[in-house]
Amino acid sequence: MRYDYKTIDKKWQDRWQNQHAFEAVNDYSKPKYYALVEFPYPSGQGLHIGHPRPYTAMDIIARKKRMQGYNVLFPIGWDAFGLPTENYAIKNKVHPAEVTKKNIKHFTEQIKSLGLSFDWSREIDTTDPNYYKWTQWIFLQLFKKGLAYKKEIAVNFCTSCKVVLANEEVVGGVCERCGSEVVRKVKSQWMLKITDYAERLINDLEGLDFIERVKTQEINWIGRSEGAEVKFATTAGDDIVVYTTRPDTLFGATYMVMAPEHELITRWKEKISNYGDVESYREAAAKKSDFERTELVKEKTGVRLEGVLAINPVNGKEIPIFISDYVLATYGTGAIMAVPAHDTRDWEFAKAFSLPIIEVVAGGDVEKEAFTDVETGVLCNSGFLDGLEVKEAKKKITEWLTEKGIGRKKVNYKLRDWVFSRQRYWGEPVPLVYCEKCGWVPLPEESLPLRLPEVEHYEPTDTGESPLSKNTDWVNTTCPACGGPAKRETDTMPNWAGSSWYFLRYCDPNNPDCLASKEALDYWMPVDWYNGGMEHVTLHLLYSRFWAKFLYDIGVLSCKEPYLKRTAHGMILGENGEKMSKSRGNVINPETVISEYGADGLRLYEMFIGDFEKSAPWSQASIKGCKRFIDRVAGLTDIINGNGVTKELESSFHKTIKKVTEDIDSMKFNTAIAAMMSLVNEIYDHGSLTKDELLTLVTLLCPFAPHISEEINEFLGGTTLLSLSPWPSYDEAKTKDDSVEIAVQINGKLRGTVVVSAGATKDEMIDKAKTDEKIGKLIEGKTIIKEIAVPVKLVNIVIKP
RNA sequence: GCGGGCGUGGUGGAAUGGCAGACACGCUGGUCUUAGGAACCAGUGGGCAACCGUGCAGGUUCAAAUCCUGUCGCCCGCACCA
Repeated sequence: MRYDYKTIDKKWQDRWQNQHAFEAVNDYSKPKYYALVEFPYPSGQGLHIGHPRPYTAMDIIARKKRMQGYNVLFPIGWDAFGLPTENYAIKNKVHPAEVTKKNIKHFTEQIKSLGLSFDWSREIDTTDPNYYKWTQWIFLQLFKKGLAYKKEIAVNFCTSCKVVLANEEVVGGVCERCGSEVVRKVKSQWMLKITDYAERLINDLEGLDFIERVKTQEINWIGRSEGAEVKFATTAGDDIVVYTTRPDTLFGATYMVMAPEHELITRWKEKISNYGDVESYREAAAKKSDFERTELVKEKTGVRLEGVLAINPVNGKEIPIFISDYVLATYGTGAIMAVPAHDTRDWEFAKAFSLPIIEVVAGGDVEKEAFTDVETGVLCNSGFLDGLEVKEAKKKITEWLTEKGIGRKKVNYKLRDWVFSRQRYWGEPVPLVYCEKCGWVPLPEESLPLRLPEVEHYEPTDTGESPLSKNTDWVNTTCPACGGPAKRETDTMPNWAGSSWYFLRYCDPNNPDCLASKEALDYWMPVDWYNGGMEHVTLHLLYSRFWAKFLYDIGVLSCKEPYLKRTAHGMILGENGEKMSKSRGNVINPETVISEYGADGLRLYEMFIGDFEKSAPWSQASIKGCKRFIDRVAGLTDIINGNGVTKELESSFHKTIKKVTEDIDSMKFNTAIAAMMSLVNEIYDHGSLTKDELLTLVTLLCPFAPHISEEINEFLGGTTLLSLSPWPSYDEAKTKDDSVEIAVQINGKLRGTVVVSAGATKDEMIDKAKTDEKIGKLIEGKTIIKEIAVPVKLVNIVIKP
């Protein structure tokens, strides 16, 4: 039989679809398995060659689980709100909904051509009002529980996208998406209190089967630290509250620094004699983009507040106060006590401004550099703390502060609340109105969805106002509470909103009454295995865990964590080892690859290319090997000889079944394929195989290369879908050989091999090794110091040199 | 600076204490062919050899690509987080 993929691919894809082969059933008595891939953003560029890698991987897992008898949910949908679509729409004067429709159509065709076993009957689209109705509903619940609030804050504003960005969307001081400059802008924004969940988002990671680098990255991003909050009195009357992880160094605090944005500064306007200088420094800092702020890390700048002094609570000393942009308004309390002797940044600032440096932890040379070691130092110049180790001193001073009412233990996080407003058109409208009398009022739940209005123009504005604000007919409405005039919120939600709960909708995608029925959620959730990109760890993964926890708290979900297992795939790079991009000219188009090698060829190659978790360069040459392998499998139909099993191949079959079964579970797809290649090579060496053996082989191959496997199954007389046939089992006893070749080492160096029976004892192995002619000669007359035998592996004879 | 990871033939990669280089690409030679960028067969880490080989230098062990210490190089993430 020849492998004619051009007809075979289409034939089986149609059959799977017509027979509804991969649709999950709502039979809640069956054991379930929920396999999930990150749903794509349907961009205008179409499918990237990187997409099939995680899709095929999870497809293999889903297909195998299905063959093992599970009721498998393996869904797909579209994360379709977002900027690129909107920008394209603006440029080409088409409605974003039209663009989205077109892109989804193209993506659907491309994804279907890969033969993935998605359940298309549960397809979802975040821009569908029947879907975003529930995104809005969740937002309303957050609002009602006080977890969504509006606040005037300095936000990250992308000068090119003309939109506010979340912290997670600012990478290296520039916009994650377009690479343009990000500036600070004070705007009134909807915020979600993800910080309320910081502790749980860290703690609940324990016990989850997430790969370690995902856990570490989430933990680092949340950035928990323990320390103390301390009140410093000032000569201006108001106290300055600081957060420090080193309360033990309090005696060494020789000055204080506040962030330029700190609110006390304006309050002290009359008391600060050099207010002009202070004001101009603040203005300069506000103008700086994040990029500029981080660029100038080396040099410390600042202005002293003349006329106001702070008082160090431990010794009553008056110390100066500065403002400097090395102190962030958004972390801790926006003010610090500076201990130049034991903090590198404070040390640099103190040197630049000739401030005193007082050593309070002995162990370093604080004239040369800050001594920051917390393990070895011993307290000095610190009154009642003298002689204590850092750890003890921290405890004692915190107790002391608490007693005196000037401080307390405090846990802090780097994680900030989630900026949830975007000044763009193509997103979910916020279901709230503003009433002069009642304030922010939620729309009644039964009025949802609040649909995006049809508008003439959806260009973003330079002022940072949402395009929706120009649509006065839509904006002006009545207050649901008092019936008076009210205005709608004109900002929309970020594109992360729809993706924060989509995996729940798959459980019950058409339910008009709730986001998904309790029964469906209780049955399908949590997701058993979720694979996605590392780039989403501090964005989508964190956000969706937060929403899931919230939905757990309000009784919608019964599980505390949405995903039991999380893995991450590596990128597919260009042939030159660089990231694929149009500008580098190294882009590979999946459609071209499929037309040249077939869907199975592409699938196999993407799985064979290397370690699934690592990036790997594409190779136009190497894919041929996978195509060749499929041809050789198809060619096996020409050497079929009888039924049953052949003694010579039996053990190899059992070994291969075992290997493939185990390798799929641990995502070692490359070695699973290698094992099947080896088996095929062995069959050709043997010269023939039986019909049953070929059936076993294609059953194993089915999750990887389903089209050719189905075709061969039919050729062998199969009348039902191989994709729904039982997964092959193996006999552990038959994976073991009767006799094995073991290595014989002398002093750890390989000196020969001998064949022993598989059940040989250590003594038998050693005896056998010694009677080998070559080994015998080498040890003749030598003193044997030690003999080591490792069953079915090797014998090592240690002799005196 | 902090955190995570990596370093193995000409190439992608196997092997996670026990015969380094599975499997595949490429290459060399051959068969068949009008032809080969098709298919098939044989060979393919280096060295004439003894031997030598997993970035480099040490160490632990009967035994190290694998564990430990140091060092060099590369990739990714975070980055003035007090």
